[in-house]
Parts: sequence; C-alpha cells; structure tokens
Amino acid sequence: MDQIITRFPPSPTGYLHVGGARTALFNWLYARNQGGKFILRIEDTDTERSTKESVDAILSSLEWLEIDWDEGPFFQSQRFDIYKEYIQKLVDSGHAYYCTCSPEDIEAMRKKAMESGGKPKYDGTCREKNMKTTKNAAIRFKVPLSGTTVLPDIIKGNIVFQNTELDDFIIARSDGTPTYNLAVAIDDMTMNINTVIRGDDHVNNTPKQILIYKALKHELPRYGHVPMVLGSDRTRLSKRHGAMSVTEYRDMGYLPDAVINYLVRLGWSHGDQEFFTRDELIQKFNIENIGRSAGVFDVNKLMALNANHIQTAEPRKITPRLMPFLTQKNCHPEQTDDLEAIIKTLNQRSKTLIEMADGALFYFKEPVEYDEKAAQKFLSTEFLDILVPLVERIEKLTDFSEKNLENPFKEVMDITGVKFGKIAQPVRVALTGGTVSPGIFEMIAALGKKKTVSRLRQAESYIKNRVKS
RNA sequence: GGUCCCUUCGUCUAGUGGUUAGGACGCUGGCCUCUCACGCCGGUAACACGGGUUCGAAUCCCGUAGGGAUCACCA
Repeated sequence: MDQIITRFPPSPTGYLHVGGARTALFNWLYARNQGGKFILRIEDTDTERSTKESVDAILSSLEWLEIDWDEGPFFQSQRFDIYKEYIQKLVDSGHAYYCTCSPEDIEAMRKKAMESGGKPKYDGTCREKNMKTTKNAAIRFKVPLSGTTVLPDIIKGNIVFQNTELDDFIIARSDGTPTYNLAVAIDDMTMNINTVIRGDDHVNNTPKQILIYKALKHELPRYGHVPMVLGSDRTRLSKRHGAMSVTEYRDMGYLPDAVINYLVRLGWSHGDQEFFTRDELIQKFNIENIGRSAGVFDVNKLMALNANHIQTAEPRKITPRLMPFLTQKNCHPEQTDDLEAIIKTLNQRSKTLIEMADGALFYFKEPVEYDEKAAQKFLSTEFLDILVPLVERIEKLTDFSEKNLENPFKEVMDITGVKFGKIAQPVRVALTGGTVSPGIFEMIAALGKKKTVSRLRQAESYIKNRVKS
C-alpha cells in the first residue's frame, strides 16, 4: 500500500477531552508506526460554535501530549471554495438537489411520521423537482432508494446499512456552507487520507460519507471505528465522571507519557504488557489489537501507570515538569539545589508531580518549621547527646556521598550504643520538620552539607532553648 | 422506538476448539525496613443466559437478556 496518511479532525467547540486524545493517539501512533503522515484538521464549519480559544486549547493539549502533526492545522472554514466546487459537481451529476423545505416544514414532517409510527426522515418533497441554482435553498444528497451500503470496517468487520434507513441528508445549508458529512468526505478525499480511525459514534455517519465518495467515483479510505471511552457507570464519559480535559490531567501532575500509555492501553493491547514507553508504543502499535468493546476510564489505573513512569523516567526529564508545581507552591529552588538528586529521593514515592512537589518542599524551606507533635516527641534533650557528636562529624566530611554519610552515624552509634532506629527519626525531624521523608542518607546527600549542618544546628539550639524555658 | 455496535474477575485486558482461564489496577495477608514509600511473596475475584455444532467450547453458529452509540440546515 501507499504511504499511510491518517488524520485527527477535532471540532473546536471545547477543550480536548481524553476520548478525543485517544483517537488522536491511535491515528498518530499508526502513522508513526507505518512511517506515514499524520494530518491535523480543524472542523470549524459550524461558525456558531467554533472558537479560537478552543483551537488554542486543543493545539496546546496535543503539544503537551507530544503528539506532533506533519501537516496542518487545516481549517475547514478556509476551504469553502473547495466544498462548493464538489457540491456543484454533485448537483450537476444528479447526486444532489436543491431543497426549499423550511426547517419548520421538516419538523412538521417528522412529527407526522412519528405519529403514524414511521421513521422521522425527510420525505423527498424536493427530490425530483430538479430545481436549478436556487437562492436560500439547502442542498440534499440523493440517497439511493434501495440497496445497501457496506462499511468494511478494519476493526469491527463489515457493517451493512440498508439505504432505505438513510434519508436525503443536507450537504449544504441554505446559506451555502457545507455540513459535516460533506466536508469530511471532501477533505479526506482531497487530503489523500487513506486510513480513518475514529470513535464509533461515527459509524452511523459513515455510509453517508461512503455514498459521497461513490458519487464522486473516488476510492474509499480504510475506516476503523474504535469503541468509546465510558464513565464508571458505563455511560458516555462526561464531567460528572471526573476530569475529562487532558489539561486537567496535566495540572494534576500526570506525565504525558503516562497519559498516553494509559489511553492507548484502554482499548488496545500487546499481550500482557502494561507499561510502554512512547517509543515502544510507536514500535508496537497496530490496528489488529484494537479491541471491539467500550472501556471504562479508570483514574486509579492511570495513576498507577503515572507512578511507574515517574519511577522510571530520568530525573533530568522530570525536572522541567516538576518546576511549575514547585512554583505554584511558592517554592523557588536556588542554583545550588541539586534538583536531580532531590527527584531521585522522591520518584519512588510519588504518584503524581503534585505529590512529588509536596514531598520536595522541605528541601527548600529555610529555616525548618517543626511539626509540633514530632518535635515534642523526637527533639528531646536525650537526643542532644547524639546530635552534638553527629554534627561535629558530619561537618568534617568532605565526601558527602550517600555511602560515606553512613560513617558519622556508625561512629555515633558506637560511642553512644544507641541503635540506628533511635537516631534516624529525630534526625529526620531535625532535617525535615516532620516524620515522613525519603531515606536518611539519600535525603542528606540531596540536601547538601550546608543545609544539613545548619539544620542540625538549628535543632540543637531549639532543644537547648526548650530546656531553658 | 428504528438502525448499528458490544458482552472474560469491580475495572483495563490476554486468550483465536483441549489452559489449574493468565497479567495489570483495586482490595487484602505477609516479608523487607530508619519514617513514608518502592520492591518481593501470597490471597480475593470473571468467561451474561439459553440452545446448538463438536469427542471437546470463553473460543464457531442461532436466539434471549443487558449495555452503549446514533437518528439536526452539530460535529
């Protein structure tokens, strides 16, 4: 086959939600896997509902996900001339006709049909009138009165539609603008799209598009309809199920690689593998393993995957993504802070970047603010006997590596006979203010000598002051 | 309601005629341990139902039920 050309055609009427992101992802991955092209197209023929803000939101979401496109974004609103040309062709060849029925007429028609138990479809009043160019008339596609239209779906298999089930749908509104089915078909055709992967809420539209292709004697693209993403109650995903917008996940501290991993895995599989890097996804993605049934969006699993990606990502890749969250918490690391070392102490214990930022705060906060209960319990006068000799030794260290840091502790343990378990917790409180933190040695190494010593000194005077008062 | 699609643990899924039906998330018992975690070992739990076809069905066929999508001069 020729080079694979796929596309993602969002309509700019809102943010990019996770379902849409998954569709984009499938198309993008398939194109990348096949060495093909991925085209971005903005479907803004509905000038009423389309907004510039939505376009920007969608674009930035895709960028955040690191889904890049080879061509576009194309805007349907700038291609009206092309649609006009094809609409005219359709009229000229007798595949479409002008219709002067008003929306009110149609509404009445529907009502009547419903009442008599019939199907609410256009009755064909203008179908054989053969009107010439008519002002303020919509244009309808002339659907065959009999026969079937087959959609050879590469995911679901052949789907057969009776043409009698379709009505003469409008391809151009009375103001001359094209409608969705027309614009999609013409765009896919003229952009040489040969593989269309989209949500299965489009299945019922597809025969209309196929009919347009056939009327224009154009070869069909391959269609693949992927099952939808559902909410926890198995209905279409909506706000009441929780966050939908991909930017919300960005803001909640998810890594784009984790979101991608989760979304692809929801509806596609590669044996038992759960964790995929972006490159693995590109390498292994295929259409054969896309599932046929709808899937429920599960934030828990997304978070588990996010934790895995945080664990395995290189700390230097995490740094820029963590920064905004630190800033948000009014925390501004200095040049001297070793962020990568800090991240290494946190990446095994953070499910999101927000958690990581929270866990990192103590590294930067000077002086240490003690949790009252923790200080009460651990920063006692007995601890002074351990603390003083410990600081002295730590101060003298030149090699501040994690391994070498164990020595001062060992020495103090030898002198005092106190077990490590009794030393670690007070030290932890002295250094972090609380009782929860990364391991003592890795934490001290990441904190650095200067902060470590000053914090231990701070604890020393804190204890002494407390004794006095 | 018409049309179309779907149906393996609570959830995501592996499975393509013969498996003790596997993995992951969740929940849970234990181990590890300087706190919290990570990790490791174990447990929990599924083939919607009914008929066929077959020596043998989660796997093939037909029904039933349930769920979803869609029926615009929206996309």
